[in-house]
Amino acid sequence: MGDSVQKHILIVEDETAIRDMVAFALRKAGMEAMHAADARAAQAAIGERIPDLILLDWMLPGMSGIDLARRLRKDELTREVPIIMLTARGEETDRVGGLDAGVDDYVVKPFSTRELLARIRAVMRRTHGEDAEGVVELGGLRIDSAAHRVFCGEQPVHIGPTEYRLLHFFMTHAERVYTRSQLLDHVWGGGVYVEERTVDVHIRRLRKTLEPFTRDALVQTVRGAGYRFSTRV
Amino acid sequence: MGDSVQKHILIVEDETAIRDMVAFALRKAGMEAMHAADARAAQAAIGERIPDLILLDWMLPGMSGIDLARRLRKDELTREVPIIMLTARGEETDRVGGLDAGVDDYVVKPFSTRELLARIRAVMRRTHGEDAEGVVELGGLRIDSAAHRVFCGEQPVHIGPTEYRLLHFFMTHAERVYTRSQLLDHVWGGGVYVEERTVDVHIRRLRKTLEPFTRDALVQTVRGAGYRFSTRV
DNA sequence: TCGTTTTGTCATTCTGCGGTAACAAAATAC
DNA sequence: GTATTTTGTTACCGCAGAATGACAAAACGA
Repeated sequence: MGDSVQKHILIVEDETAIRDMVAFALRKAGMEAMHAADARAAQAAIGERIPDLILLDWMLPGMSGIDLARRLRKDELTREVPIIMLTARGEETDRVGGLDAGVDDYVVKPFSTRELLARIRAVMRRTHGEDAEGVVELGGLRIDSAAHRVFCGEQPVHIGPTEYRLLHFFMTHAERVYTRSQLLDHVWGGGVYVEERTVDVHIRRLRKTLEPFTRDALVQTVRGAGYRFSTRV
Repeated sequence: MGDSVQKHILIVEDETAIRDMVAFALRKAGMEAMHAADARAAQAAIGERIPDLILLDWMLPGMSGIDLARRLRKDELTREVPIIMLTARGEETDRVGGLDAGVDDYVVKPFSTRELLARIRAVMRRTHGEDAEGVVELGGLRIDSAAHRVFCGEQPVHIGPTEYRLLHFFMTHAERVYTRSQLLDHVWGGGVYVEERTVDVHIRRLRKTLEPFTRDALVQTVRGAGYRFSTRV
């Protein structure tokens, strides 16, 4: 990961005190902090430059944080940007709702800047994005988003559009379980209504694609939870 | 979190009024409160018994709170003890300084007991249980709730859903006996009617799972009481 | 336009897991 | 010592959830 690059973080929060505190902590940790007080301002800021990560308040004046998250997931340009939700009073229902909307993590108020930074780093590490050329390499597979191609070693892997997106998501979000619902949000894009079982089918197709290269074991089933991409058996 | 374990909290504060108020609130919340008026008394109290959490006033007669925090961080015995700073009129510079000294959180005076308790619980949840990344490590086992996986060293442990939940509960509630009924409540979820004997079977299955890694001794039977997860034989 | 590829859904099969009963073994009481 | 309670272990069944294959509609390309 390009760690020497200044990470660009967008804070969407209406409470000035929290916003300032977080911005200060981020800058001190060597990150670049932008801020927006509501969803509209956030969208404007994102339009100018796509941040590396978004800190999103649950409750916002006007469009709620969760709605903004959904909208960002729909847009091709912002689908991959990791989102951390800032929520007051962590209720399970909220939690699930947030994760279903494709949120990567959430932090419950009141939080310390230490905890927030730890979560940011964790999410960044997990979602190790592509390098400058848009190439991700993992588990013996290489995915080249510029060329829109997948390789196993030197051999090109023939893969369909949806399987490609699915694999791309997995490879940039490895070592973590995702529910079918989450996968639909991330890979298909929020707001699309598709049966959950459809994910099974595409998982099957992805495995079939990777089978000739003996890489199908990378896509793992977690019974009762969802699917996971892991280099470890 | 319904922990019936009495948490031991040390309050280091020279103002009697605040000290009493906090102590009262803590006891009311089911925690055990000790107090010290200055750094010297604090160190004496810690020497007698290491608390689960320390509430530390910023301004103290003699050695300042921040210095005491630094000293506690240096000592092997007290390094892991979470500290919450009590600071008057939060100036940014002070805040950051406190966080830098390894303080886990801070509360600005005047504060409500409600806020203080919320912060204490948040810090405890993070310290006692999972860290920010959702990883618990104990007895040579590592459980990663994000990946929904268990490791013994570098080797992944193949484990079923219920055994996973059971182990997760045990590892976040170690060194304490739980009756079968309690385990059913916590692991299976309240309101489910299941035979108590079922717990036995799953304990057996968990032990079997851990056997190849010689970690089955961690799950201990307490005859007439229930089961316990302990790193000590 | 026609053929090919892709995609979503359904029906079916299959598998792993959870729960329970039944018996063996151990601990405790008498 | 025996009787009784408590726990360990195994075997079995039912079922929910997952895998799989087939199919039709839609998208795409030539």
